[in-house]
Amino acid sequence: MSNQTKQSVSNSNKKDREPNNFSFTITKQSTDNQARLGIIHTPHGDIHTPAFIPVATKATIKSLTPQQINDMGFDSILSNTYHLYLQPGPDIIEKGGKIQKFMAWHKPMFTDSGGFQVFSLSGKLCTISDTHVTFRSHIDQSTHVLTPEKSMQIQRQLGADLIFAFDQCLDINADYPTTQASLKRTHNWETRSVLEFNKINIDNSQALYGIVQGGRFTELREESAKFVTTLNTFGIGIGSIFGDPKEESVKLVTHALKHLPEHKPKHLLGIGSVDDIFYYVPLGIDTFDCVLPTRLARIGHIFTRPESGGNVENKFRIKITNAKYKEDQTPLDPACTCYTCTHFTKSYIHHLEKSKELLFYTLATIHNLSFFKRLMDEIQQSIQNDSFKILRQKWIDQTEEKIEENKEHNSKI
RNA sequence: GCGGCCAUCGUAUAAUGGUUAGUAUUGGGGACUGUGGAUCCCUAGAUUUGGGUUCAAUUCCCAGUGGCCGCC
Repeated sequence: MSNQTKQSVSNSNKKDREPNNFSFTITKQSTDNQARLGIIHTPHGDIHTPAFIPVATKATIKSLTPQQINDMGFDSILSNTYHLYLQPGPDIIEKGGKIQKFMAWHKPMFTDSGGFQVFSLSGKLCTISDTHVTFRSHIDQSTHVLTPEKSMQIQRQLGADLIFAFDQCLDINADYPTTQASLKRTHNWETRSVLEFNKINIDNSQALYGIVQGGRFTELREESAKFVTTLNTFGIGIGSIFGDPKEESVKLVTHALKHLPEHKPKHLLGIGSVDDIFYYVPLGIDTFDCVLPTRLARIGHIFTRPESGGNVENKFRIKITNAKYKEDQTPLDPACTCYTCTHFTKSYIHHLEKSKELLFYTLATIHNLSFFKRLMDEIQQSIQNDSFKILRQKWIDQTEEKIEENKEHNSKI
């Protein structure tokens, strides 16, 4: 496959209907695993992969300005169809010049289709049929109907560059019959998504990702991967993967990727943690979106690098609210070069959190996102230098060995 | 000075002549993966002091101390 580098999607299959405005170039393919460097070209600029895509659910990275996100070096962010549909409504955003102009973020953007929110609301505010989803707004209890066509139309109005087909996210623990039925429905929804998308994307201003589902069953993941491939979407997402159990999740993603075309950009929805990224990049995942760094920042979880004590066991993070940091005069992470770490102490940020000062959310979010950006930069660098295994060793394997050593040590005591 | 009312975890409040004094918040920890500044879990923490009645008092009685209100 390494001889297929530099190949772009638009040249790979004449039947593909991807807009000319979009292409994916693989600039470097690792030889000892499936990790690759790539560039997703969009009308709003390029996304260098593997990339972490911060989540801006309601057209904002909570507590940050777009300028701050840009300064950290992020190429792209992801917003959400369901939330923006309910508030402020797609008409408002369309009239505001579409989402990038509306929120003053002028680089590439993704929008999620709303499928995950259906999953989140399932059973409470939402009922699912084969043709549509009926749900009640969590904001004002008003009733709404969402269909694949509607999701495409809303995402069209929002105007993000890269959009997702409408799918059904499923509990990873669902049994086989449930998963099979859900998968059939998702595939139907995705077919309808593609038909509608091709109809309304007349100016090729957007590109579509299909989504592989299939729950925890490898044969269904395979079936889904093969089906989604036939949809000829620009990119492909893998959904309903959760952080744990890790081994099973990795197995499912591996299995899905095995049956997907290598030259398309692959997005792993909703993942991940630090170790997740080290698991999935070498399998060939190009982009990740995850709320962890931003959400955890707001409740005081601060990511820390290996040289500052971060490891698999402590999930690469400290909790700044812990009393032991009350008078700690050192930065959140001494090895970090972000704005927060070069200007403030743990003691100060501990104080900001305890007193619920707004600046706390900003500083913690800047640090956590900077942490993930630098992590992805180092991963890209390592792929370029054929040193990914060494980097992974530093972050993951080494600490796993240390955990084993500690276990042995403790058992001897 | 006189009279009345009050006193329970750090704070705000329940309850009771009897076995483990409840709740909220705060404190100390933990969880969070297509968002959740939310929420959830664990944990710590109190009957103002001295007498009396009683088998048994945080509860009833008396006094002290402290607080609030009213009157002079």
